[in-house]
Amino acid sequence: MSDVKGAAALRATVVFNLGTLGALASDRFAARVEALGLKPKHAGLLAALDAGSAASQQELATRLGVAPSLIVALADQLQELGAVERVRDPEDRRRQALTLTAEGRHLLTRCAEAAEATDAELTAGLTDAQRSALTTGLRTLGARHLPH
Amino acid sequence: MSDVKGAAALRATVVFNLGTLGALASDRFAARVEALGLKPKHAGLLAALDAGSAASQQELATRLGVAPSLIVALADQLQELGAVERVRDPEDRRRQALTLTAEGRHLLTRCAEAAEATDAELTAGLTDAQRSALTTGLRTLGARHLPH
DNA sequence: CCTAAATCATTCGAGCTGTGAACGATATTG
DNA sequence: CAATATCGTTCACAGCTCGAATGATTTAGG
Repeated sequence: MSDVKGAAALRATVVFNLGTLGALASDRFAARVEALGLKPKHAGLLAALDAGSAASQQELATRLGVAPSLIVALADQLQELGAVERVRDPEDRRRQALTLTAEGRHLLTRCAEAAEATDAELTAGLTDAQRSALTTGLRTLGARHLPH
Repeated sequence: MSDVKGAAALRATVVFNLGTLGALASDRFAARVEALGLKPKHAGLLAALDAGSAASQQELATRLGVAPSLIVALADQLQELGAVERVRDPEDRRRQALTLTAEGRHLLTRCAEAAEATDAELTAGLTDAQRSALTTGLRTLGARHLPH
């Protein structure tokens, strides 16, 4: 075997498949939630809001790993859709506490359904064993590298 | 168990982990190849060139799934680095045949090393069984959804 | 042949996404 | 009470990619 690593060596790596498939999966998910008037980041924000209760925009920015100014724009659009409410924290009036409305919870549910539909589409044709091996592998990786 | 699907349901999906981890992995790979003066797309182009021999830029555009105008920019920069050569196809002088130079093959090798290093970093702390389950899962998915 | 249509590479302008530097309002510290 | 820090917001800007227009070349049709 040659010591020259070429295209085959690159394509065989985890990072190559993970990156390519990740982009593909995100695109498919984006196509689905677009019908709800949302981008994937909106779904991420909704999920972050549902996970912990009412959070400041700063906290959300660090949780999602984006700039605070982006949270402003996302929250503006979600507010326009009636999915979130902004309430001044009476204990610290600089803070805007973001909370999910009933409509927001509904949208989050629809997002989860879209994600599951995308999952089904992606993993169609895999055996149950393959599918579960994949999900546990991804979850293990996520537990190790994603802020939980 | 409630019929309201919330944040937990979204975070548990394959598409969520695949998307998030894919972005993370791509960022880490990008950080490594940046030292070579390359972006991930450059590495992808080098790999595509190594896979099949001398290809027209149109073919490469469809192979990589990007606009032909992007290939122009990528090829310009790789040419500047001495990694590729543009040769007019004598059979059809509209076509520019892109070929890897020795320097290009060297760079591709370094890219593959960077990818393997990123792999090691990502999968550190996984058991061998977990790692192989993950790679086979990803490869199965890739074989089904990626242009091969 | 010779003209019309198609194809290739290239340039250029535009859209989208996200960031970072200001700024005003509020809170904290000494 | 003054100085400093923090929060949300606005705004200008950089990065990335695409699509339309262009010129050169090839192919198809009469």
